[in-house]
Amino acid sequence: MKNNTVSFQKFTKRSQNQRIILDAAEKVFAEAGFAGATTQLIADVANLPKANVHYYFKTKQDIYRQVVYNIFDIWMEAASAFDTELGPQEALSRYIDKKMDLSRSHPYGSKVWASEIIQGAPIIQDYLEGQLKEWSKDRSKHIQRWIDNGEMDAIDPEHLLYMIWSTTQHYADFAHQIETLNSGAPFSDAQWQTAKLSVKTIILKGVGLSPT
Amino acid sequence: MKNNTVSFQKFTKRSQNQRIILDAAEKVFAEAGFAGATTQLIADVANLPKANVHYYFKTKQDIYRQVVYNIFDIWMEAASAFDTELGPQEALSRYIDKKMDLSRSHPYGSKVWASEIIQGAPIIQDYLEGQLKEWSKDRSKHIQRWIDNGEMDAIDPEHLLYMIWSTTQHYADFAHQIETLNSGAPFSDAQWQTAKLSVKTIILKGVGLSPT
DNA sequence: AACATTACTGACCAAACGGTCAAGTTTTTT
DNA sequence: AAAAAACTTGACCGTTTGGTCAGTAATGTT
Repeated sequence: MKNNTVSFQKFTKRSQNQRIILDAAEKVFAEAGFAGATTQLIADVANLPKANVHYYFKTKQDIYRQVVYNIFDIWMEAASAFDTELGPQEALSRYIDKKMDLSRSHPYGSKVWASEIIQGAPIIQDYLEGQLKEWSKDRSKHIQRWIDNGEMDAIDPEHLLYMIWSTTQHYADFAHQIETLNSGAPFSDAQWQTAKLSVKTIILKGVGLSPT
Repeated sequence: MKNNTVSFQKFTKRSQNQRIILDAAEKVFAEAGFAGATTQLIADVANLPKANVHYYFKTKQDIYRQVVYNIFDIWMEAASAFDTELGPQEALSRYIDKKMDLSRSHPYGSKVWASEIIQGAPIIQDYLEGQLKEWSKDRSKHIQRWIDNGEMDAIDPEHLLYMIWSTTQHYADFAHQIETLNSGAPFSDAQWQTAKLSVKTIILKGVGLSPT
């Protein structure tokens, strides 16, 4: 009931092991899907006996739920990069940058998210209808305001958002395909730079803004 | 060994039932993933006893393989809409149109394809390295030629292709999310029109072409 | 009418799965 | 140092799964 003498709260044995399990699970869910991910495999990747995994998480669904929630939180936090105080060019540019960075740093999370949506969002439907819907309606309105002010072209705001989401997440979700077409090698730093620049250039110019 | 007396070859009992099973399987694989799709469920959707499904296909993998191959063929056939004889504006415009149409007409196929790539393409890796690589290298060269001729902006051709793929396929793969943000309703004809137009407008303008 | 091929299916099975549990060990609290 | 709480794990279990098979029906061939 008391904390470790050295660590500053938070890093209890419990939370540490949960983190190890969730990281392992994220990878396994991404590579095998929910049904294909076995608790045994998650345990193996986490380097723990299976029964120990079940000591920290009652069911496989509980682990999965946590993994998806984690991703959604990261996703939503990045969404704040879309700061509507900035004006369209800076706001869109920063948002695309941030999303591209996330595709690179959290590819497994993006894949789990994609699979969840593809299969009809059985777990996170409430998040879609709540937070995501609210966020996107809000940003759509701001985009519409920019359009009404003549700051950018008259593009349906929702389709602009879809284009940003799909394009940026593609570099995580379809990384294997991209890698194959890249002679089997993952993107280098320079290639990621080119990717970010290409995406930003096309989208910004495409809606009547000048790229950064 | 002989054909049906009425039908004109091709439509044998065998090929008919295989088609029924493959259509059912495509839906089930899309909604549950490879591991989550049970042969029993495929049989139920196909309205056949499970043993009958196994009479036409030895293993679940065989069914899956067929489903993925079918999609790949449709994908590649649509790729011919990217006719490089046409010049960039017409070629890109038609290709985007075609891909958007496929996202609407074959959403399950697109989802199965996406899941397969997300999980590292264990089944169709050879297709990626063969046909897909060849096709995209070829088109990239043509795009580069257009750029060198000053017919469009200097954009890295591969990233332009990725943008077209991701954006168009997003309307199939993430249809559930889009539907949720659309008050739970699927796109109407008019909304599909708007989507196509928005995508084409941004991408074409984004690479320095005038939309159709 | 006899034969051969193809189509169909209920019953069955070994393997793998998610999850439990009792019996232990380690750590924390008193 | 004793008691309590938290952690660890091998062995186990009921259920579900992909796949088989023997027996039957239907269809086509001679």
